[in-house]
Amino acid sequence: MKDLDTAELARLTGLPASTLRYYEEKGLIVSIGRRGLKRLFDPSVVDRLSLIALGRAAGFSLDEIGGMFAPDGEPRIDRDQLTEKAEDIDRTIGRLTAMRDGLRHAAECRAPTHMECPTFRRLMRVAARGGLGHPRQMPQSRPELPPLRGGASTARADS
Amino acid sequence: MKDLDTAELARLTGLPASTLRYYEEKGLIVSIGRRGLKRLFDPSVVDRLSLIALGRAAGFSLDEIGGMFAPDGEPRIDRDQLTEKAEDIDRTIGRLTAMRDGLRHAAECRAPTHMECPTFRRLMRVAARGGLGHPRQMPQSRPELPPLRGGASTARADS
DNA sequence: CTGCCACCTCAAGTCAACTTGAGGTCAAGC
DNA sequence: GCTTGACCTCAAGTTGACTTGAGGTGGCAG
Repeated sequence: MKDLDTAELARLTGLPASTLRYYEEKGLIVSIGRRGLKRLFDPSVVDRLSLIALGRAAGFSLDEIGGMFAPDGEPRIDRDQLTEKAEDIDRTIGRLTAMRDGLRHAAECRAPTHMECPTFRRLMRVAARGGLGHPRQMPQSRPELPPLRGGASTARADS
Repeated sequence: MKDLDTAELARLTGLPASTLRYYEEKGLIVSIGRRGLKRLFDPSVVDRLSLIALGRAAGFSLDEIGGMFAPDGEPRIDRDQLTEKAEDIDRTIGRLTAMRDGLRHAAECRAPTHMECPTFRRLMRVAARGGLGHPRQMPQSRPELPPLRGGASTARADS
């Protein structure tokens, strides 16, 4: 496949060009040259960007993701790191499940005010102790999906 | 119970004094007066702070939480809002579960490199399409729990 | 009465991951 | 050859929830 410029890569991945420039600046992707001012990317960066997206979705920071690539560019993903993250997520799922059930109860509870519902008050108490944590912000409800890439001829990211 | 000043409230709730000031500035809590410079709080703000903590844990923003109190200070929580948030969380749980299972597989997978594991590549593809989303940041792994309040000797609050 | 120091105010800084904007450049089409 | 405009650079802005820091004040122990 032919090398890609920023606009083509943006179209293929759905990422804004500004993000691609930012990722390059951070060293997450590498351009292999220029045509005039325009960056040229090897088609393999599409895969790399998928991997970055996966890392982000798993909750890794960009810096952590950067550490998952060997200097030669090959992904070197520590299996222990994955296991640890899986356990992290598992704990999060537990917290969220408790939260979801508590909210559902509170929504259906017939107590005149929430403050009189024992379940709700128990939930409040746990939250106050930090037992449900809110490290930065819950995920949830993005208003919109990114613009679907792959205009007419459906160029696929998979090789 | 006697009225509380900022330091006492901080000790009771485990929240830093700066956070309490910030919450007051945002209108989330109200001080009922001053003794000299010091704010005085009604003991009921402890409950209110628990409610705020619960809201945060559920993923509501401070502004949203602010909207859950009637002008008279009574919580007026919309049950539909709770249901909606519960569904939000439920969707998040679904995404996280897929993520966790995918990571676990990848951690155990015997393919020589992750890029050769079909499961891993499928996960990558879904992430690249935004199917797993990462609205801001996954929760997960806070380094430490907040200082347990109620301790006799540890009275740390302001800088 | 004096001094201490916990608490105050207000502005600015932090963090992460980007986005935005002003101003510049150059390959390509006419 | 000249215009066009997509892409470039670099600095600064955004968001949310706080924290930090400099400089001020007043209740209370001595």
